[in-house]
Amino acid sequence: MADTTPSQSGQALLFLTDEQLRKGIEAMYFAYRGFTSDPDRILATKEYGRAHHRAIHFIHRSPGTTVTNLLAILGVTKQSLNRVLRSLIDDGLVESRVGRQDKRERHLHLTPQGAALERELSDAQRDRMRAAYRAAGPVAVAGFRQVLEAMMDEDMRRQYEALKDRTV
Amino acid sequence: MADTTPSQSGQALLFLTDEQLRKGIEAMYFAYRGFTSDPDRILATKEYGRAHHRAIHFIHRSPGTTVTNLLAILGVTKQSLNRVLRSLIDDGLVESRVGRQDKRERHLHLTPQGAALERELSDAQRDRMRAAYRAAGPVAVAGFRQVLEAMMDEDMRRQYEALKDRTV
DNA sequence: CACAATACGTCAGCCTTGTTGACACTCCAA
DNA sequence: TTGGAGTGTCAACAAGGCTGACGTATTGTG
Repeated sequence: MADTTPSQSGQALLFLTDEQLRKGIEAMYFAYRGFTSDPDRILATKEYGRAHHRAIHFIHRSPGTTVTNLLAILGVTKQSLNRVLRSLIDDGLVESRVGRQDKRERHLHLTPQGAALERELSDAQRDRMRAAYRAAGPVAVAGFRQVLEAMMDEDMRRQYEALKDRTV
Repeated sequence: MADTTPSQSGQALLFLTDEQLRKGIEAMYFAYRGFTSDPDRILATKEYGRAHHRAIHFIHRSPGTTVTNLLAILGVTKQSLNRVLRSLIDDGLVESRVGRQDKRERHLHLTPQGAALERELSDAQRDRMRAAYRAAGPVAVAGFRQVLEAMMDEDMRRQYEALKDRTV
């Protein structure tokens, strides 16, 4: 890892000025609001919130995942997740199947209705993402992903990487 | 704006596949958690939350801004902001000065204590940002910013742009 | 001047989503 | 058989969003 020794702090490191970093921080803040706004709008018309979206997303992403697994990915408490999961199961969007090898585990799957909502939400989010990607171009997208991955915590990056290349 | 006509959908548009978009969405989710984790940790030791951080950040950013102005930037209700602002003022981190031209307006400023907390928080956030920027390099950073800006809502982009080039 | 509009503060009540603590149940493995 | 892991659930609480309503300066306008 290079240090900012005086000899290096010329044109090459201009992108590391406090001003540039602050712009990046604000860009991150405003962009994240855009990022969540479309699903939020859809969810507001239904009985659900962002927490439901996250659960649905990762169950779709890794069908058959266990509750503990989901807990680790989402980084919330069991009780918090349980409330969300409870409503999704009661409403018939998520199915909880007792594990075959280990009957203590519950394997989570989306029902057809759950899959439908997942599609509606992710379509909206992907549309915005696609527009942004298209506007910025492939080189920018590669940079975007690089910076985001460098910004994650170690353990988050591990979970992200684990999900990243799965064939779904 | 290019369409995805069959003739174009070769190698050139591979970065627009659903799989790529989904990775981008997850990267955004995990990265945002990293992005907020350092300030959150600091705030947890004090009496404050993320909402206080946002207020402090933008007051620092635009000293003398009015309440209505801050309301527009943060996109929350008056009541919600007031609760946060109240505690910051009571604790002596923010000063609210009656407007000179228009005495209905309150101009918000950080006190020395408020500025100290702002520095503590933004130092932590900038450190992570700097590390990510340094790891990814200037080209990636440019792409990162491009994609984020393309992902904002129109009105958010306007506010972001308005802030972007101010001399602070 | 009278009155509407603006900027702000505040009370009351509601929701979502996070937290901790405690407890029970099932089941696996040593 | 017994400890511990995986799970579900109850209760209580807090932060931080929201709406609706109302009060009070102050300002601009007819």
